[in-house]
Amino acid sequence: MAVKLKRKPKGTYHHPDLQGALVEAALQTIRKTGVDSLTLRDVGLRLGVSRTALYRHFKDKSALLARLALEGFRIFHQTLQSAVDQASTNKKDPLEEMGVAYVNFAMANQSHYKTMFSDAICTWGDYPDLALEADGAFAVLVNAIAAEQRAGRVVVEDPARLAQVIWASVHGLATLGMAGHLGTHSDIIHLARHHCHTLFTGLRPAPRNTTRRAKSTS
Amino acid sequence: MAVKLKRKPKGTYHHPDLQGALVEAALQTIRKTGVDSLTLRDVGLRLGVSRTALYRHFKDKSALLARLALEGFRIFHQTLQSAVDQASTNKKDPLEEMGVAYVNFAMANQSHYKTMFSDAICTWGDYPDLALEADGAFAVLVNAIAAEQRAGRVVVEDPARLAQVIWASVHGLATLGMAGHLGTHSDIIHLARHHCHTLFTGLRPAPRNTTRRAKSTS
DNA sequence: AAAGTATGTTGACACTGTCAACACTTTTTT
DNA sequence: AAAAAAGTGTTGACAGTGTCAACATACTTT
Repeated sequence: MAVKLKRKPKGTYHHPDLQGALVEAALQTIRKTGVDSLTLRDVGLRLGVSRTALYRHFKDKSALLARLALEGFRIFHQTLQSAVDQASTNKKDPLEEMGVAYVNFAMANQSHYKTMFSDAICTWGDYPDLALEADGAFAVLVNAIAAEQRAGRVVVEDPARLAQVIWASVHGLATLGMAGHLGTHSDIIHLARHHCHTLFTGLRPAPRNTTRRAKSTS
Repeated sequence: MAVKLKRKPKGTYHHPDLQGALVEAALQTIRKTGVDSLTLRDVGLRLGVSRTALYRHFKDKSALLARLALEGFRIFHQTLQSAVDQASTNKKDPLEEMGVAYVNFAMANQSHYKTMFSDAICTWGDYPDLALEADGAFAVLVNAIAAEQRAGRVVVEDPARLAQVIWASVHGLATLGMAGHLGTHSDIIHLARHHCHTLFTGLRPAPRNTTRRAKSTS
């Protein structure tokens, strides 16, 4: 309107919580249009703020993405934990329930999940708090495995190592599922359940007297 | 040198096989600097050709990436096939050998593998020949599973379905491995072997008389 | 009230993919 | 053989991106 309106409505120059608003706006954007089409200009202008205002709160775009990933891992952590908790109250296999919850989370929050494992921030060393939060989520899995081992339902091997392969399995299901290579969402969930079941069958401690000849070791 | 040298050395205006050279140059670039930092200008100038010459041979950047992915799946197909072949001559578990070969390929050709599963071309429907070649590689796995089923070493379920979960497992190992979350290359290879072994233990047909109570459905 | 710091804005830059218009070469048609 | 057409490579330009420096405004501390 005015040729040069320098003065804003007075009082709106500083945003009450721009940092949080940026995260929220960015999250909405990636949910709608995907991570790759997230632009700093867009997230700024969406908040009625300039395109570079972001740089007062984040070092660069990667830092923003890392922050989104951090939020993701927080929710993720909580999701996995509540899956094992519910499994214990419902007398279900906690590892299987967690595996299903894992894949379900990824499918329901595809952009967010992709951000969490994006190559742009994949060197978690650059973002220590991110690494910490990711480790926290991973620990849920490790602890659940250790508990199953104590209950005699899972073979006694290094729990971290077992956790890695289980993690890889569900991560693979999630990745291929998101890429559309495994059918519909519900197809993938069923696949995940089936797969976890198979895997944990393979992970059961060997019974004392089996028809299969035992290996030399043991 | 000359102020306006319009005429090139005469005869070098047309490249003998620019299409192939572009693919080769792009491949070298992503091998060295990663997929994300592949620029059309760079691949052109690397061949002493202009930045837009590429557009006479590929519709756009995605088409070039799709072509790289196609080449990748060709090599991949061959790698998997030779893994099962060698397993059969060496009396080893073909599925386990294939799984290890899978992860090994991904780790040894990280950028190429990432390109093959890049989001930019993930809608394989846009590139029918790419989808075909990917299906070819997948078929190696399906066929190997079917063979193991006939040999009575794998439970009789839909081979395509089993192939999906195995694929997801090794793909997950490859993805997390490339991201650096699973240790060194050799760590990951051992992990892959261990995992495949566990998985195929879980996939063995149930023996007739087992100590574990049978399920209701036979 | 003044100084200092935190926060937001504008202008600019290099870089990217992509297209239109042109130039050169080869092939096909007349 | 001449002309027309199609194929192939080049230049100039454009919009869009992340990022920085310089400036403007608001809040905080002295």
